[in-house]
Amino acid sequence: MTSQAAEGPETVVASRRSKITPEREREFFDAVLEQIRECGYDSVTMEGIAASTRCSKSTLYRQWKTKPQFVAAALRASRRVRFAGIDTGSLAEDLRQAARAAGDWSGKDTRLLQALGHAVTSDQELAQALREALVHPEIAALEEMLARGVARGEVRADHPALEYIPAMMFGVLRVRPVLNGQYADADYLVRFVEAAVLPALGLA
Amino acid sequence: MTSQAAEGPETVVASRRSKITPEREREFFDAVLEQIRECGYDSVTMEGIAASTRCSKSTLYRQWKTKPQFVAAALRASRRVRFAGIDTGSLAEDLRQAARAAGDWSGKDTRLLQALGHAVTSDQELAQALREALVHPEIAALEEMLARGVARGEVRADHPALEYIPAMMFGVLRVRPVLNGQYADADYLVRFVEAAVLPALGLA
DNA sequence: GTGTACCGGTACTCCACCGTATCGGTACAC
DNA sequence: GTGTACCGATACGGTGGAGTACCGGTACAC
Repeated sequence: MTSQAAEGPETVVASRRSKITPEREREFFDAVLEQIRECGYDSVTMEGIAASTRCSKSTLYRQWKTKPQFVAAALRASRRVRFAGIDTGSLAEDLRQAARAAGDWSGKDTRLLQALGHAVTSDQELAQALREALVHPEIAALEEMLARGVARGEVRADHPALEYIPAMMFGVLRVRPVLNGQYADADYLVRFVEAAVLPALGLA
Repeated sequence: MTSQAAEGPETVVASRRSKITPEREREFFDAVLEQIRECGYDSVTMEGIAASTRCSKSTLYRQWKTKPQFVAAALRASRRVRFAGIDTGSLAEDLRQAARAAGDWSGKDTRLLQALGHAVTSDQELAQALREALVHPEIAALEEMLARGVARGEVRADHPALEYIPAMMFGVLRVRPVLNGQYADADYLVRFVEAAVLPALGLA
């Protein structure tokens, strides 16, 4: 990301400055995110990352100036939309599928969000990266679903529950570990949609 | 708590081992919880607590063996039920008042929960203390409200949304900062109850 | 008044991490 | 082939917190 200049259509090698391949970079990023999930943001050390990826601290510091910048880069690289492509033609079914999808990555992302939750309060770039990687894509996808439902006339555009649906989904996802001691799995979330989200929208 | 043996009905002094008064102890506890909210659990140091309360590290280590034990004691001492006494005779109104009450301590407790969220995964005693201090009392109070509503016949006992209400309330409370960048205030929560919680229960 | 034991202060050891510097090996450019 | 510059390894100084040890002062018990 910071180090590649893809010139040729095929060869990745094009007078680049860094010899770190994208695959290698992904190893670093995977390692740091995993260690954050395991030990928390503060406990993650550049030394630890270097050791677990068998690279040297120098290499990391050459590419990224500081730990927050490194983590932010890792987050940006891990960005992907998990609700992508859900469009069944029915809002209720869209939400059920989103719940199912959310349940599948629930553990990993919930841990990451929890572990970074406090670190972001003191680093703007990190906060931005976290939102872009884990929060905003999913929220946007949810809001698109809702917009399509409104467009189809399933829900009125001024329905008061609309603005709370993303918070409900995300919220239940995040607090389940605290309340019940286990991550929200797909089944739990689908039942939640059925029992609370759809009724709130007047769809059940 | 660890150090007092209240024998006389009035005099606190009764052949106690520690000279630390309950007021002094509360200073320590307030300081550590506040610093946790500000800087996160890992960044809080016994040295910092000692400095900010003008006591010595020795004093702290004399009373509590380790940092997690100290923090756990602080949590246990801060335990109080915030929804206590809410009983309006109507479930809808109970929930509205709970939302209002929650909004008032939202910032402080949300920050504390967030800051400790990861630390508790590696310390059982801390986890237990956190649940007893911040989570369980509120959940229990909510469940009592719901039970009363069921007893009054406002909601059927097998209503599927019932089990999700605490998670919804807590969840929205906690994720609002992530989604909107601000803590959930009383107004936001009351509107949430109105727009989503009551409809989910078939009460609006 | 005397003794005890706790308090606050400080100095200390130990340890882990940060960030930098140095160095040999080597892959790639030309 | 030769040069360049990046990689991985290691070592280094500096910092800061965890706990411990010691010490003078003092409040309370009796």
